[in-house]
Amino acid sequence: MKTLKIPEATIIRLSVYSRYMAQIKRKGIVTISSGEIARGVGVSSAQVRKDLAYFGEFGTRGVGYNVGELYGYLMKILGLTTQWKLVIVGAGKLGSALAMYGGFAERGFKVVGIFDNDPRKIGQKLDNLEIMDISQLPKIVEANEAKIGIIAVPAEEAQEVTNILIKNGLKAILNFSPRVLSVPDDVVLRNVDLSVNLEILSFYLDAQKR
Amino acid sequence: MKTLKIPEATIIRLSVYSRYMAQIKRKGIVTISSGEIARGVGVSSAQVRKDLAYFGEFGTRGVGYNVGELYGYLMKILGLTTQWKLVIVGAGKLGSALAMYGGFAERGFKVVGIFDNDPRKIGQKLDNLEIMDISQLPKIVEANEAKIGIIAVPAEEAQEVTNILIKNGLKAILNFSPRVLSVPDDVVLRNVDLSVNLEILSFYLDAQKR
DNA sequence: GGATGTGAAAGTGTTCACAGCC
DNA sequence: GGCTGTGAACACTTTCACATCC
Repeated sequence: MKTLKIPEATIIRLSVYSRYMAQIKRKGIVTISSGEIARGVGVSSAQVRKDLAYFGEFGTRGVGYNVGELYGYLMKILGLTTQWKLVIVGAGKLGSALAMYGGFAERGFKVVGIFDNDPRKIGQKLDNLEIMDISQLPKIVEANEAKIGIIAVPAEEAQEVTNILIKNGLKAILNFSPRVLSVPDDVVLRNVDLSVNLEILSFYLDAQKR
Repeated sequence: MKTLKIPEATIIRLSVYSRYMAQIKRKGIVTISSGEIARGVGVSSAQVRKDLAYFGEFGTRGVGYNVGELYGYLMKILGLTTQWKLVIVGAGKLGSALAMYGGFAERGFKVVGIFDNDPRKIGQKLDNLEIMDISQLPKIVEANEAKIGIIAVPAEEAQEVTNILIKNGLKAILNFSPRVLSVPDDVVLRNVDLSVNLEILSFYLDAQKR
C-alpha cells in the first residue's frame, strides 16, 4: 500500500460508499461497476476509482467490484471492524437525542455514558442509560475504554469539557457546540455545526434573489 | 461587487467569523485585525482577508475592521437579516430535538411546523409546537412562507419526503438522513450525516495505530 | 468488449509576499 | 509602522483519457 496523503473528502465519500454497498448487498447484488456506484451516490466514476485506488486494487478489469468484498474492504479501511465506545457530555435536547439515536449502533458505535452537571438531570434515564454527573466520566471512560467523546454542551462550556475529555485520554472529539475548539495534534476533532449548515442554506437562498 | 465563484469553504468560514464577531462584540471590543480573527477561529490571516475580499472592502489599512460593522456585513452576506421559516419532517428522537433546539432561534431561524406519519405521534406537543400529520404540510408551508425543510426521517423514506418538500416549493433542504438525495438544480441541499462524522473519527483513530 | 487503475491535464482553493493606504 | 487588499505562486483535488487486464 502506498502512503500518500489522503484527502479528507475521500474519507467522507468512502463512508458514503460503504453505506451504499450495504444497501446494494441487502438487495442481493453481487457485482457492481464504478459507474453504478457513482450514479448511486452522486459522484463521477473516476472519482470512485481514484478514492479506492488510495487503498489498493479491489476490482476486476472488465467486470467491476464484488459487492460483499468491497463492503468488507471499506469497513476495514474506515476502522469499523471493531466496536468504538463513546461518551456524550451534555444531556440537553441534543445530547439526549444523540444518546438515544439508533443510527450509531447500526454502524458499530456504542454510547457507554452520558454526562451533565445539572443536578436535576443526574439520575434520569434515557432508554437504558442513566445521566451521570460529569465527575463520573473518568471512571466510565476507563472501564469501557471509550475513545470518542461527543460535546453537546453550550458554547461557553465547550472548551472546558474538551479539556476534560482530553485529560481522560480520549483521542477523538465530535463537537456539536457552536464554538471553535483547540485540541492537541494527536486528538482528532470534527465539528458538526447545525447553525452553520442552516446559514449556508440561507446564503444560497438569499443569493438566488440577487 | 465582483461576481466570482465563491468557494463553499468560504461560506462556512464566514458563518464562523460572524459568530466570532458576535462574541467579540459582546465583549465591547471595537476594532479587530484579520490576525486576531484568524487566531480566534483557527485559520490564517490571509484566509480571513481573502474570504472577506470576495464581498467588498470592509477594513481600514493600518487599523483593522470595525467589529460592529463587520458583524453587520457578515449577517447581510449570509442572508441573516431576514427571519427564515423552516419545517421539520420526522418527529423521532432527532427531529424532536431539532424542533426544540434553541440554537436556531438565536440565529434567526424559526421552526413553524414538525410533521410525522405515525398516528401515535400526531397531536403530541414539543414545547409550543404540535406534531402534525404530513398531510398538513402544504398548508403550513404556504401560510408561513417557509423556505427551508429539514429531513429527519429514516433513510428509506428520505427521498419520498424530499419530493414532497420540493413539490411544495421549498428551495433549501437540510438532510439528516443517511441517504444520498437527488434534487433539482434550483434546490440547495446540505447533508449533515452523523454517522459519517463518527466514521471519519474512526478512520483517523484507527490510522494512529497503523 | 468492457471496466479498472492511473499518469497527465485541468480546475479549485490556499498561502505568500508586498504594494497601497491609514 | 502597521494592517489591509490582492496578484502571483503554490498546493491540493478532480477530471480526462487511455493503457492494461479479465
